[in-house]
Amino acid sequence: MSKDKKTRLQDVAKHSGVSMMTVSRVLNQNGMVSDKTRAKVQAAVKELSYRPNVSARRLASSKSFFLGLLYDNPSTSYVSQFLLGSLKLCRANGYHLVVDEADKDLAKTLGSVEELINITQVDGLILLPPVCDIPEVLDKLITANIPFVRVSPDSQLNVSPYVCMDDYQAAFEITEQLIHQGHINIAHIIGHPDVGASRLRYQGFLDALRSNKISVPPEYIEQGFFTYKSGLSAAISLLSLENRPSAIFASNDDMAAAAISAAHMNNIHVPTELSIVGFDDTELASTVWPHISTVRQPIQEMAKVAVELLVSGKFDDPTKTKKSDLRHVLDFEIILRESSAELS
Amino acid sequence: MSKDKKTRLQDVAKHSGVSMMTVSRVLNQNGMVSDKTRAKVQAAVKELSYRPNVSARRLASSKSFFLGLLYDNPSTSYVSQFLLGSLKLCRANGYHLVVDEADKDLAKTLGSVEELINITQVDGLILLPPVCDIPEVLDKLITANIPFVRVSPDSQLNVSPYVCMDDYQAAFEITEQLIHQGHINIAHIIGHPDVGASRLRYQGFLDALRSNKISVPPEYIEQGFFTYKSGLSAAISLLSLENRPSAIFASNDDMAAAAISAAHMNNIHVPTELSIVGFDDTELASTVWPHISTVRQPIQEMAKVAVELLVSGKFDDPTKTKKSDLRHVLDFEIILRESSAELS
DNA sequence: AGCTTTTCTGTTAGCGCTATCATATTGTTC
DNA sequence: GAACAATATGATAGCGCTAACAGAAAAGCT
Repeated sequence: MSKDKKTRLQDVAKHSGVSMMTVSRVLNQNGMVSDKTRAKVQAAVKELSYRPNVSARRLASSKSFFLGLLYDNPSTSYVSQFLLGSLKLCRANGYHLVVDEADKDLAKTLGSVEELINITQVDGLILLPPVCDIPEVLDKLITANIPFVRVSPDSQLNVSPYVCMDDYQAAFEITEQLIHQGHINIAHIIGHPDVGASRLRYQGFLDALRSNKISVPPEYIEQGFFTYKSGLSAAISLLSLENRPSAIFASNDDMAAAAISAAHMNNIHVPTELSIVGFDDTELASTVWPHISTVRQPIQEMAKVAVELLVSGKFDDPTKTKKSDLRHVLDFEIILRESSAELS
Repeated sequence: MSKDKKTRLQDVAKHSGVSMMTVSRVLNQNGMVSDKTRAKVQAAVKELSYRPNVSARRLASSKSFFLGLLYDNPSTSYVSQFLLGSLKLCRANGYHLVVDEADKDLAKTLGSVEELINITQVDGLILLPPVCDIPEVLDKLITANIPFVRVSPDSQLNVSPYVCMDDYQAAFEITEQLIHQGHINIAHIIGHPDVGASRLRYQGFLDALRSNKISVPPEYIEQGFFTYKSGLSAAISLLSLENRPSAIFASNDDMAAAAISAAHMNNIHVPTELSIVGFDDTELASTVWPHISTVRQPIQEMAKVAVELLVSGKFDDPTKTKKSDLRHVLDFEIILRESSAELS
């Protein structure tokens, strides 16, 4: 019922014998405070286990301490992984995360963005692919002067900081992996056409084949949409081909899982008769049988970096931003599991 | 850059010719305001498209407009479904959701709860199973007088409102479904022992068999933990039995998916040689092949109800709560897909 | 009509913090 | 060591809203 009253800024100030303002400056680590007082204040903060009142802060500054996460991604596991990663870091920095889903309808999506800006008054926004490549959305954010970070964007790479991994290289390497296992008839299920990474992965795939002097017939290339369903119909087509491929590289795990299902349906044994590799290393990859060989994309890590970039305030003033600081590339890892094997 | 200044309460007051306080009362729909002024104010609110500043509100009242969601659930898909459902409704009501994961370590979990209460100052808490049945957590919330809603709780059903479905009945029905398909040798993988629903489902299973005069050998009952992994080893045991079951009822979809994998590994065809049914109807159920026959649990719906209960404020004063209002049961649905079939 | 009771509306004083500017302290230069 | 700049700290005034009370209007009663 009745709680200990929360310790306030004032209490800390009194306790450390300085003014409230000085304490405030220490907490916001911006102003100029001598090392001695800083130490004193920090000790008091710790001792009283003081935590600033977010609402008061929000009200007094015009910051909201809210970050927005806008997604429109067919792969639930990708989104929820990202969500978890960013939630953690937001909490740690006293921020809260407001999640919104973009609509197929551009006008509605722009409406969501507007709402995030004007009503929730987010301090920054994270855009997941493919929303991160909609020019109108970017324009709106730039006009409104809202800092934003994009994840694996495809275009306009100099308008905002972004986090990504080397999709091209990863695709290249996992394809070479299949080639080293003796596969020559390798098919590919392309990812969602609006997502830039799809193209990069496709290109990596093609170049790996080319540099190994392997040609790929056009019927080995199927367009998917990153969903299980789209992967299923793509895989069914591939498996009904006269010259059936001995390996399939799907542009994400959901579609790789679908390819496995398609193989089961056709009584094709994975991996002895058909190798399948995916991309992302979402939970799904180790939930279906056989477990999917895939590229581990550091989703949670990317989420962390994205939040950090926004929280740091480094990019709040777009005129002061060095172009070279925009790019943040994280490492991937090739993970071999039971869905791919040496060609027998 | 420069935005229209946000309209404030004052603007609405001026516009409608009343005091700020009256506007405030209209907005919070508590105080006594004459119908005429209420209408006038509401018109002004609409015309100016006024939205209250959440932070100011939080600061002035002692409400935080935050709800907490505490989970500790092995099934990611369950949690993320629930998360999505509650996020939507929170947004619609001007609330924000703070998500936290309970730890295996009770002390840490209690710490999280304390943090949610004291620092984030949540107005209410949603507890997912199995956290919703930890007496210490409940005690803490009751002592702190924080309203909370539990999802599918197992014990102390009179201390808080809760949302659930009839796990017993659903398990009974899906088991009968198997029986009607001619199965007699039916095995069960029990869910996480800390989750009450596991027991109810197990009981429903047993009673369905009993009422059909079918006996179940003890080796047909395996303990799982709602994870894919636990389901896998359970299924492997079941499938290596001398008198192999012809059907398996797993207490959730993750474990059912694992059972399918185990069958694949043993070259047992699903569903002709082995029927498998799950529980929950998470995304996974229609992502593995064959698609899993399961019980659709209305997870998002449950999330909605939970948020509604907290937002409504109905249960803010525990002394005024009628015991009969606590229980909220939602409907389930049996979904038959390709993982189960008539015994041949 | 005069009185009380009830319903409605306004006034005042913060909630806990930060922006802004003023002031104090220190360091630097010749 | 006076004159100035640079750095560090403090006082004050809100941010936009609501709680708590005071005051006005309406309704009910004799």
